[in-house]
Amino acid sequence: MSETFSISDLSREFEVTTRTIRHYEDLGLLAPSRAGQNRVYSARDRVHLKLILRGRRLGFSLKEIGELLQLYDAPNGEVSQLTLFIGKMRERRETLLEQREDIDRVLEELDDLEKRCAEMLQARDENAA
Amino acid sequence: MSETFSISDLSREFEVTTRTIRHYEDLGLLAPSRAGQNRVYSARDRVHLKLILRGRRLGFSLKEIGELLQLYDAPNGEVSQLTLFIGKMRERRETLLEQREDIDRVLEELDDLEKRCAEMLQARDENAA
DNA sequence: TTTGACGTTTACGTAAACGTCAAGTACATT
DNA sequence: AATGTACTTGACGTTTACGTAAACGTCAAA
Repeated sequence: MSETFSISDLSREFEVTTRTIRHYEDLGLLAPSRAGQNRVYSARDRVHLKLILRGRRLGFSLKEIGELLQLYDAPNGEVSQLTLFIGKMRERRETLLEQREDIDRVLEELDDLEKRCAEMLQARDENAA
Repeated sequence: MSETFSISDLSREFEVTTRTIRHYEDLGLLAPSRAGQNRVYSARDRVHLKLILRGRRLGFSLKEIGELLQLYDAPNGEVSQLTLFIGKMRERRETLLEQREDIDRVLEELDDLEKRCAEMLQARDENAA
């Protein structure tokens, strides 16, 4: 019924090595089913990998990503678990918002620098004319 | 005239260890002057450290940060250098923009999750009433 | 049937980013 | 003179995130 993927399918699609994918499994971030001894990845597994790589791009450690995946997968526990979950999410949100501010700052600085460079180039051209 | 800082001043202000600061110097990311054998950091050095830590938060390697600092410090070279510099900045910008999209996506997902959690809590409360 | 492409496990290697002593210097205070 | 505080330079240790090589299984095409 639903689509499945081999390890090299995912390796190609996301441009990571198979070693990397297996490493994530070693750390408990992925749990594909098996056909014989071969790994078989479901669409859900694929989404997990996508989330892992996104987390990595955002600078989270694989351990932290593991915790996030747990939270993401199983907001089904008790009230205490849920409120704890919400708390953790709020923390993440703050971290991410700070990170976005960092990015905006850097982008502004890059703008400034680029303008200065353009000006320097122009000045040179005018002198050459 | 201008303010200076000891290594522990900066250590306290930015909440990093002195070891970390010395490590950055080992890698050529900082170059404080000396009073005898002791390091003396200028306001400029302090800004450098701030930039380093920001880069770190954004997931850049210290090596990459070093390149960025060089670019940041010395856009004074030839035309070829300047255009190369602008090119590198464009790349950085794209990376950062992608990263910001990642963050926005994650923030949306966190919103969804939080709403779902809130709904689950509400449903429970209504049953309890 | 052998070659090739794909997969597997096991295990040691490695680069990055520091942590953690150890041992010493310099200067002020008690 | 001794104690304390802040600084210094090694140098080895540690964690994270994989790389890489070895040795092997499986199946299909030539």
